[in-house]
Amino acid sequence: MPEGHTIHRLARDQAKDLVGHQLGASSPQGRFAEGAALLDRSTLEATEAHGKHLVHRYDNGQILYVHLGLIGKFRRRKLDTELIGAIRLRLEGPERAWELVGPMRCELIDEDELDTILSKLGPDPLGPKPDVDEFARRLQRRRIPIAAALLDQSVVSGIGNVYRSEICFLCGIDPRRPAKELSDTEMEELWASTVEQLEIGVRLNRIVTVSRDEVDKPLSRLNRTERLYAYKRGGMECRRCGDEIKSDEVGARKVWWCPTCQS
DNA sequence: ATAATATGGTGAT
DNA sequence: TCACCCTATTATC
Repeated sequence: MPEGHTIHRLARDQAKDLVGHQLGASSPQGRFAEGAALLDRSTLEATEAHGKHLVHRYDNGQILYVHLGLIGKFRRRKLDTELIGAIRLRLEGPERAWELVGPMRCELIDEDELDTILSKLGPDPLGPKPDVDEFARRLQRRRIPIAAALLDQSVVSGIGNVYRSEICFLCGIDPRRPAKELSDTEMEELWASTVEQLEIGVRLNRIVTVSRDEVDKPLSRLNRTERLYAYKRGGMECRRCGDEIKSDEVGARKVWWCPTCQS
């Protein structure tokens, strides 16, 4: 679930349900009991997404910081449904509740701590001012493989393991090529593709990189391998050229690519 | 019933 | 590079 598109979509959806309202906050599971008590009955003023980082600002000055990590989820529920699972934080608005489960981080922080976190992030393709030049500058400094650089949140924020394979495929770039050796044009194409794909991700609330004319079903009815070109398709045929999708470890995680379409 | 897996990240070795 | 954290779901015995 959680790459940058998920977090930006959450910020948007939670704003709609919760901003401007005095919330009920609790920690049914108990591990965030003190924090929840400090948020309870305060009014949410704004939500923000920065790459994979989610922020809530409350009218009592509290700043809630959430990072979902690999397995965290923020789920939208109707108000009087049964509580299921290890709910770290439950926020109740007038019509809906949001339940946070399994986050890597969920804490109240101050403005300085938030600045420290945000200062480590590269440009956000979904941010208010997407900065292709800054992206290119940061790529030029890295001799690591491009697929490793795309995962590095200080190079670009919001890309995860699915998007890095998909974006390299869409741009026809071998994920193992050193980042700094890409041409200006290739860097610009990577950025444009990243912005485009993450925006689609926000709109559909899921990662779908295949283009409409390459599938016969509505995008919403595709299963995971059908929605993607490369990620976890090792051994399968490339849907563009029929060659066999390969995979390898790059930057401590697996990446998939088509040896013919990407060079 | 137990293990493996997951779209992430950190801190120790 | 490895161990570890967080939880739910799926796979394997």
